[in-house]
Amino acid sequence: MGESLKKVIADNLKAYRSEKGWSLSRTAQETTVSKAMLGQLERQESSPTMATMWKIAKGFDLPLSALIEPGLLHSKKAGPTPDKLDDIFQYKILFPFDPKLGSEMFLLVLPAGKESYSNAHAKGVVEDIVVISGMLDIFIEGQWQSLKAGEVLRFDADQEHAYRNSTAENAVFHNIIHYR
Amino acid sequence: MGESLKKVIADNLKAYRSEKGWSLSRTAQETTVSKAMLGQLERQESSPTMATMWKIAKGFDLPLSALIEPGLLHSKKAGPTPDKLDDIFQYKILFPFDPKLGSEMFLLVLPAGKESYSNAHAKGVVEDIVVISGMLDIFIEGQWQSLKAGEVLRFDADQEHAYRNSTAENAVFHNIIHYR
DNA sequence: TAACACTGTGCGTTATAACGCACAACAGTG
DNA sequence: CACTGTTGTGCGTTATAACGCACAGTGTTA
Repeated sequence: MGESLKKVIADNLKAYRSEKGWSLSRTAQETTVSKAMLGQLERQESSPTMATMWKIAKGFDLPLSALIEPGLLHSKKAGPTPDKLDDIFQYKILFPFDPKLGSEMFLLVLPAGKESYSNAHAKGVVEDIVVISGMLDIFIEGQWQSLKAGEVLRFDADQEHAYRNSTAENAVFHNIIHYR
Repeated sequence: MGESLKKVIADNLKAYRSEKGWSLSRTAQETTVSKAMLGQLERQESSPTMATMWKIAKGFDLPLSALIEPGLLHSKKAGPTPDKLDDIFQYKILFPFDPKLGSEMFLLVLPAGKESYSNAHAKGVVEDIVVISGMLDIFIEGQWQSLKAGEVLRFDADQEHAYRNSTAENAVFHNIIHYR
């Protein structure tokens, strides 16, 4: 098996455990998997069965995929990413984050003449932009590109990126963030 | 472990194997997992390790999640669902189906006075509607509901549903289909 | 200071995953 | 018909997952 999968599982287990502030003993209680086994997994010393994986996921109240895919699943994400919606954007949450679908969707309005910078998201996050009206500039991978109404862009959001509206009217667009 | 997970794995394994027309022997070669073990899995007689799961997924050229989540992963889906885009709708593909994200997105226009019926999708398919302009009626779970510009609806698309435009102008909306 | 509780690791034992092999059943060919 | 090849299943053996327990180390309290 790809040693990287063992590592992904180990990293995820350590991260979720840390996020909850659980010791191995507490985690063993919550998941009904032995403390010794959990330690083995975190040290990448064993390949767990699906039964064990299911117990762990259930104990953490997570979908199985959260344990096998790189990066943390942002749970209970009720609002937009803080680094995106400063006091520049106006926004509306169209569909809040749903762990089953792994995505969320916003309607965003970038007023005339404004721009906004965004830090890199977690690894693997993908962003969709669908311009509804106006003109929107996106800075990605070292260059600006312009999208007019009806145009779309999909890009890896695990890098710095920016939005700019150089025109005299609002830019309205949909922003879909996929966490996979 | 939830016996249902054993069943999901068994059903998926059988289905992907059947889709490729592989025998257990051929699958054993492609995945480097023994024929006897594959048979055990299909008969739900064992809980595989993650190492084994990884080998199977790799042999089938699938992501791991395809083996653990109910329903087949629709691969190479380059166009919209045939039962949706008859000669009533005008459409534009915004983002074609991407197996990694598990979704696709369309811009749809339902002309004034038209309606269109859709069969149930595969189990687990979820649909999002975001009305951009005009007024759109959606028939779901036995009743019609109206959405105006800016309004959204998310529903389980594994049931019959319909779209209707009772107004005198086009209804323009985004339609996102999540296959998970 | 000693006692106690908690933490994560290591070890030997038990349970079971994963295997190779044999076999019965079936299909196709000469 | 006999022979060959393919299919999936069952069985015993091997490898390893998963466990309970002991222990060293750490921190807290009386």
